[in-house]
Amino acid sequence: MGTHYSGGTRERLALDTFIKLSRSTETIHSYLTPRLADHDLTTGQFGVLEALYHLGAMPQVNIGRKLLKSPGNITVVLDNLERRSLVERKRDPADRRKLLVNLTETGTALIERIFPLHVAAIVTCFQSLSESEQEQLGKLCRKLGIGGQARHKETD
Amino acid sequence: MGTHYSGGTRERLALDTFIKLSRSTETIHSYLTPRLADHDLTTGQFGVLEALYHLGAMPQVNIGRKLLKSPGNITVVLDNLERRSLVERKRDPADRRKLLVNLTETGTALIERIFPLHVAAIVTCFQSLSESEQEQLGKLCRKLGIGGQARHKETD
DNA sequence: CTTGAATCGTTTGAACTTGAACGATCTGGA
DNA sequence: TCCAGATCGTTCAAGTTCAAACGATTCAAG
Repeated sequence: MGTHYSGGTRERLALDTFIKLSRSTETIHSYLTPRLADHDLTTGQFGVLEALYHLGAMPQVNIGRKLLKSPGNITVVLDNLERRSLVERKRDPADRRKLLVNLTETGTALIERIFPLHVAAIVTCFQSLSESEQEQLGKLCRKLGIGGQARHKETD
Repeated sequence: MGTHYSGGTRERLALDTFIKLSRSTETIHSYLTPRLADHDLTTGQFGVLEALYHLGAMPQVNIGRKLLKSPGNITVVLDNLERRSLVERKRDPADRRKLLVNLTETGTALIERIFPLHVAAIVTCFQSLSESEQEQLGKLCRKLGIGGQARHKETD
C-alpha cells in the first residue's frame, strides 16, 4: 500500500520519537496506577494529596493550575476526597470566592504512608536507565517542554 | 518542613526524571488534543482510525491490544465512531466471536485528510530538539520502556 | 462427542475529564 | 460610591476509561 502517507525524514523522525515518548510514559503510568488503586486512590486524587502535602493549603484554582486540570475536574476530585475525610475546604476570609483546601490528619497520614512507596515504584521503573541516562532524558524532556509552553502561569 | 519525605539521590533523580517525562508528554498531548477536537475527534477515536488505516481491518480485541485499552473502552469508542459511519463492524465468519472492524469510505477520507495535519503538529512540537536530540530521546524512551514491559503480546 | 476452560464483545457502575454556562465575589476606574 | 469586568467554584452534558460480571462462541482434553 504505497498510497499511505509516510512523510519526509523530518516527519518520520518526529512521529517516531513522539510514539516512543508516549509509549514509555504510558507504560510507567500503567505500572503506577494499580499500585495507587491498592490504596483506593486514583492518579488525580494522589496528585492533589501530594500537592497539598508538599506545598501546603491552597485555593482550588491553584491546585488546578499546578496539576493542569480544569476547575470542574478539581471540584469533583475534591468532592471524592472530602467524602473520605482526606481533605477539608474552608472559605478564605480574605477572599470569600476562594475555598482553601487542606489535608486532614487522616489525609496527611495516608500520603505520608503512600508517598515513599510511590517513589520506590518509580525508582523501579527507571532501573533500566543509568544515572547519567536519566539526567540526559530529563534534560531532553525539559528542552522539549519549554518549546511548546506559553501556558503555566506560575501562581505563588 | 524538614519532616517531609525527600529520599536519597537515587530517589530524587528518578522522581525528577519521571516528572519531566510526564510533563513533556502531557504538554504535547494538550497541544494535539484540541487540534483533533477541531475535527470532532478525541485522541482515542483518532488512535482507532489511525490503526485501522495503517494496519487494515482487525477484530476489536486487536485494536485494544495495539492501543493498550480495555475491551469495554474499545466497545464505546467504536460505538461512537460507528454512529458517525466512520467504521463498520462485521462478524468474522471464521470465528463468530470476533467482530472485524474496518474503515468506511467516509472514515478513510477523514483519516487521510487529518493524519498529515496531525503529523505536522507533532513536527512543530519537536522543533525545539535537533534531529540527533530526537534520536537520543527516542533511544532513551525505548530503553526505559523495555525495562517495564512483560506485557504487549504481539498479536498479528 | 462432550464438557470444561479460554476468548471475544458487551454491559454496568464508578471515576476522571473537559468546555460552557452560571451565580457569588472581588476589584479598579469613572 | 457604584458598576463593569475579572476571578472563583459549581453544575451540566458528553465522552473516556477501567474492572468486573456476563452471555456467546471456540477450543481442547478426555
